[in-house]
Amino acid sequence: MGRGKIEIKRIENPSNRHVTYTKRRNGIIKKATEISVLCDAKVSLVILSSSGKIHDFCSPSTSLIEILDLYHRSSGKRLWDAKHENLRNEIDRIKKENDNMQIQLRHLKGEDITSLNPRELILLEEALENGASSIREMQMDCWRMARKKNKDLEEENKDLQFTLHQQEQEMAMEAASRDLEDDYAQRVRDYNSQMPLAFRVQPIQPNLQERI
Amino acid sequence: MGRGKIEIKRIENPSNRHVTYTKRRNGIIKKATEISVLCDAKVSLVILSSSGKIHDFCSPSTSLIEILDLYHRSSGKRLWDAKHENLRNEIDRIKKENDNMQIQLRHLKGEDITSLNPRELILLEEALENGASSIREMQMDCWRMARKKNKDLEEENKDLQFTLHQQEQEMAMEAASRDLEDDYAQRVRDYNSQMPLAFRVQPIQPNLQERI
DNA sequence: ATCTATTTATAAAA
DNA sequence: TTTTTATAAATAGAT
Repeated sequence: MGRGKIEIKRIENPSNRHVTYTKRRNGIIKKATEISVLCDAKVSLVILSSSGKIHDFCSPSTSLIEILDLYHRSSGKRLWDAKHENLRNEIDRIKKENDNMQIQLRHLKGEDITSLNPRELILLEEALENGASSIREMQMDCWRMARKKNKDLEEENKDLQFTLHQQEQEMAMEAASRDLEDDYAQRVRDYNSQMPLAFRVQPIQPNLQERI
Repeated sequence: MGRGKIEIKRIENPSNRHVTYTKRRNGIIKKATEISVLCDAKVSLVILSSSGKIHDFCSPSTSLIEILDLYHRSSGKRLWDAKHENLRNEIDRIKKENDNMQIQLRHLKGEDITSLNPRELILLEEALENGASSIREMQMDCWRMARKKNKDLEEENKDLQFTLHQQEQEMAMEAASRDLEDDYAQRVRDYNSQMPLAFRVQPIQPNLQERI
């Protein structure tokens, strides 16, 4: 149903796939609603898109749990128990893994080693030596980096101090010359105050404009 | 879609309702198959007819349990009972513990240490040193024990050799005396062979019984 | 997102 | 029932 017939196989273009997914998801949910209303059926529908998003439908006035419970009871399939057992098994598996790691860790820390034979002790010692040498190498790197950074900073500081010193000198010189100019401006103001505005002389530099 | 349009409301005629149920159930299951194939989606569908019969569909290569579990985890809805929730939590807890230990182990083996700061590196080195010194102590103990055992065995060996030597001497002496006895026994046999059985003399010691 | 030619689903009839 | 068939509904591809 569409402009062309399509084969029922995975749509490779992800964009098309997503468009089709959305359309058909709406379609199937509509169908689920309809059958539940028309035929008084209970429907539970869970759809997980390939991108991991979830949509679900459940006939009104019931719940997914209720339907699954009914399913559980009448299908004879032990949904709960199987699930339960799976989880138990997973826990056991992980716990075993955990214990092994625990033992390894304790051994590496030099604990619980009375039960080890000399060969195992030697292997353990080797592992520790390898670890320690890696750590020391890393420490060396850290140290070198810290020293380099230190040097760079010292260098930069020196530059900054030099620049600062120069600037201070410049500022001092500028201040001195400004004093002279201020002196001159004062005299101009004194002179102008005795003359009508139209005849006054304006200095060329704009920042030395007359302050009235 | 059909000869006439129908309103979406409960079909009162039970026969019609059932016919429609069957048709639409097939339809929706087909749709579920199609979306799962076309869009690489996981679909779980459970339908309970008003007469209590069950039909279900689940995308291939998955299980209802798996989909419901995913649903449970991502929707955050409490699908399973408290027991399952507990088990899930326990798994998460253990897994986290596992990951931590994994990281510790890798660090102790000198792996993945680029992210550590110098302080952490120092602590790690200390741990390794402690471990190594414990291991060395244990090795020392082993060595001492081995040496002690060695000594004891040497002692025992000496004793055994002494005893053995004595015994050999004893046996040699015995053999010598047995030779004499054998010599005598031979002479008895020679003598007996010339005599009827009834008149033969048997020695008192049983292990020196006549070999015929 | 919206449109529409076409396919698909199905209501009613047989 | 199941099958057939006229029609409604869904939707693929275009816009």
